Parts: sequence; structure tokens; C-alpha cells
Amino acid sequence: MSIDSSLVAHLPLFAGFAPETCEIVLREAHSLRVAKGKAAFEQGEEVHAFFLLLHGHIRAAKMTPAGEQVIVRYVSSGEIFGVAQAIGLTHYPATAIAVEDSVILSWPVAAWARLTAQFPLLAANTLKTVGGRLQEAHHRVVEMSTEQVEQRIAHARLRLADQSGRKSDHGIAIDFPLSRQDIAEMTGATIFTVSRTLSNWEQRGLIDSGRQRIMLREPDALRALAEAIPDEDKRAIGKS
Amino acid sequence: MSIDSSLVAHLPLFAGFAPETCEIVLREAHSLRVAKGKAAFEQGEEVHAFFLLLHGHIRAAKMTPAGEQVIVRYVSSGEIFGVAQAIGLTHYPATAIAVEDSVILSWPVAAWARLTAQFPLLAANTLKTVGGRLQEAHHRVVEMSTEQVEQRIAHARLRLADQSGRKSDHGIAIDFPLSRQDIAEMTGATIFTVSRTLSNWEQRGLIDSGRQRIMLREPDALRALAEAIPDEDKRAIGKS
DNA sequence: GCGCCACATTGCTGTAGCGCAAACTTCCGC
DNA sequence: GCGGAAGTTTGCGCTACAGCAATGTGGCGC
Repeated sequence: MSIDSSLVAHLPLFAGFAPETCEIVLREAHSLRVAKGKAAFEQGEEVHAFFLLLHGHIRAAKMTPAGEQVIVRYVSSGEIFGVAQAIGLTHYPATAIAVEDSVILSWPVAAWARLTAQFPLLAANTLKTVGGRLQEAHHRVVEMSTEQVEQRIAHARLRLADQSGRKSDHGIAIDFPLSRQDIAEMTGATIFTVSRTLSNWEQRGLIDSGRQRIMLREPDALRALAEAIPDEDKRAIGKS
Repeated sequence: MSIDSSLVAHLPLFAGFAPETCEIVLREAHSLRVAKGKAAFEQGEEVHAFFLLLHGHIRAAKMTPAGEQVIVRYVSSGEIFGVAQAIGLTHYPATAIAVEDSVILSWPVAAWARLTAQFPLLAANTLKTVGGRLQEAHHRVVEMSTEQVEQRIAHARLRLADQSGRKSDHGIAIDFPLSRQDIAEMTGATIFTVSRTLSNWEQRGLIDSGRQRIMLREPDALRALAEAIPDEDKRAIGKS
């Protein structure tokens, strides 16, 4: 049940930690497997633990009152998640589902207060992580406010490439299955529009897609599409 | 130049602090006035300080490459802002403009590391605040993904009522000027749609609006509108 | 290897909300 | 009290995208 600190000491959560202190923190955790499709915790459930993803991928999604899902983010290995109580919540604000078989470390809630008192760095590092996610979220708000669906899909796919991309000679794949529906829930579009957009990209040779799979063939072209300012030409003409 | 700790000791930032320790933290700050329309800091500027808003209201907005503004949030008195460096940034991610004459406390960047080392509670409290904002931002992403413009405007206005509402016998006002343009930038709509929506509400007696001013006459009715699930009737029919 | 199910595609229709232009209103400085 | 600037309203045309239905397709269990 003991975890080798060398596996996790380099993670942001333990930045600045000596191996021995890292060890102490790890002693309080226990690891568990979460099978693909299973939840680590559910939205609304009382907070009982916080987590570190050792291996696999987790999708954090919020359910609206109307019953629609919105994917808040994908968690990659090495990241903490479910830190609800560190930010003062008593119930999880979202559901965390493993999108592939995953291995996680789990600390009981009680450990948080004790560990952060003992190791203030833990709180500081968590603050950095949460702050980074706040940036992400704000960026996404900006995207949703100002960009069209095609650009948002491009951004979403590129972000996944950066975060969980696996390069091959055919392009950049994502190492977990990702459906059209998933992209729709990430971008605030419908599955239909997503499908049409991807079909179009495929025709133009930007991607090579299939069931729950999008191979990125021309990352630069997609990036150009994502950053393009609509009516840029018109502006240029206006200026000249 | 010294600030009375009794004024700020009750704020979330100082939760759990003894008056004397609060005092120590305050000694490092200096207060300054920011006139209406002036910026406390600008997006992209190098981080030089972090802030606490003592009095007034601040608008944090991001500018897109295309030149559109998106209002990230309004900061009310008692809140910290510009904590970029606590979350590991070297440049401010947004611009902070005073929407009315404001008074702020400012700590030089160097103070952060020293103070949090000395008072770990400071980091813990900041983590709570940043975490709360992460929740807000995620909620907003959900809204933008699933709700129509009218609902988003309703939510935005209600949030401002909760945050900075001033009750009178005629309804709930906001104690700083708020234009149609501002609401558009908060909700990802155009000024035209906002104007039309407000006109409609006014006709229905929900609000009483004017130039940079929206008096909320029927908060409950607006709340109902904000929470309404579209096609709820259809669903009900389907179920019966 | 067959059949089923989940996932994906595509055509068609409808509409919320954008974009622009023109007119109107409120406020403020002089 | 006048003039102008900033903010707001409103009409009209247009389009991006949603919503729905029908059809296609890849993969897995048996």
C-alpha cells in the first residue's frame, strides 16, 4: 500500500518538498483503481477525500438542472482533483468520471487541515494549481463570449493535444477515447455542429477522424484557424 | 499611512487572524485612491503588487486579440484582487478599472512570499477566495454553454444584486453605474440584444431602467425567469 | 461471422441573436 | 440654456447554429 515517493516527488503538488517530507504526506494516502466509466465522486456528494491522479484520465463534468452535461475539464495524470474542501466546499461541485482505467491516490478530508498546517508549501502549491485553473476557466469564458463554434472546437482540440497528445507519424492523437458528444459538451455546441465541423476539416485534410478518435494531421493549420480573427481582411482593407 | 486593523480584520483574507498579526500584515501595505475610470493595473503589465479593495468597485476585464472586451468579474469592497503572483503569474491576466472612485490597499510583490511564510493562514484564505472564484467561473461556463441570452442577462443582474445591490422602496439598485455595454460584455451578448431584452422586461414591469441604471422591481419574477427550464411545459406534457 | 448498439453523418427547417444604420435621450461642461 | 458626446433604442436583413429525423458505420459480444 505504500507509494514510492520518487514517482510523485516531481509533481507540482510537491514542488519544493524534500523526499522525506513528501514521504510523510504519501503515508496518509491510499491508492485505488477506478475503472473506465466509473466515478471517483459525484456532484453533490459530501466531500470525503481529495485526490491525485497517478495514471489515466478523468473527466470533470457538471450537470445542469435541465439535465445537460457540461465538461469542466479533463484531468491528466499528475494533477490533483476533487480539492473541494481546500476551497471551502462541503460537497463536490462536479462529477469525476474515469475516461479510461485510472489509478488515483486519495487522502481523507481530515488530512488536509493537518497536512497543510504541517507543510504550508502544500497549500501554496495547491493555490498555484487552483489559480491556473481559474485562468483556464476565464480564458474559456472569453472564448465562449467572443468566438464562433468552429474556433472553440479548434481550441478545445488543441488544448487536448497539448495536455494529452500523443505524437505519431500520422499526427497527434489523444490517448483516451473522445466522442463528438464530448467535444460538444466542452464547447457548448451540439453534436451535429461538431460532426459537421469535423467532416469539413477532414475534407480539407486538417484531421483524420473516426469513432471517438480525432487524429490531428495539420496542427499548425488548425492553430491558425483557432487564432484567426474573423473579418481580418475587411479590417485590413479598412485600414489601408 | 497606517490602516486601522479593525476595518479589515473581519474580512475573509484575515479570517482566523489575531488583531496583532493582522496589524503586522497591514504595516506592509499602503493605501491609494483610484479615480473612477482609472486602472489599478493593466493586462499584460508586469506584476508589481497585489491588492485589497477597501471601498468602491473594480471591474476586471480581459481584452481579446480581436479587440473585444470581456468582463471577468466585478470586485466589491473587502475582496482581494490582482493576486496574480500568488498563483504563479508574472504578468496581470486582466485589466482592473475602477467603476467608481475607489480606495485600495496595495502590497508590493515581495511581501507575498514573506507574509505567507510567516502567516500560512494568508495562503489558506487566499486559496479559499481563488477557489470560490473558480467555482464562479465554472458556473459561468455552464451558463454560457446551456442558457439563452435572456437567462444569462437575468443571472448576471441577479448576481450583481446579491453582490452590490442596494435596496430601496422601488426595488434593488446597483451602487455603481452599469451600461448596456457592460452587461453585454458580461454575458457574451451584443448591446442590441441586451437593450431589447431590458426594454421587454421594463414593459412587463420587472425592472425600471435608465441610462447606466437598472432598478430591479420584481426580483422573484426575474429569478424565476433565470431558473426557468426552456420547454419545461413540453417535458411535463411528455411525462403525463 | 452475425447482429446489435452506440456513435456518427447529413439534409432540411426554423430561429435566436448578430450587425448595421438611423434616430432618440440623457447628461455634462461651458 | 445650448451643444455635443455618450449612451440607448429600434427596425430590418441575415446567418450561424440548433433541433429533428433518417440513414450510415465501426466495433464488440456471442
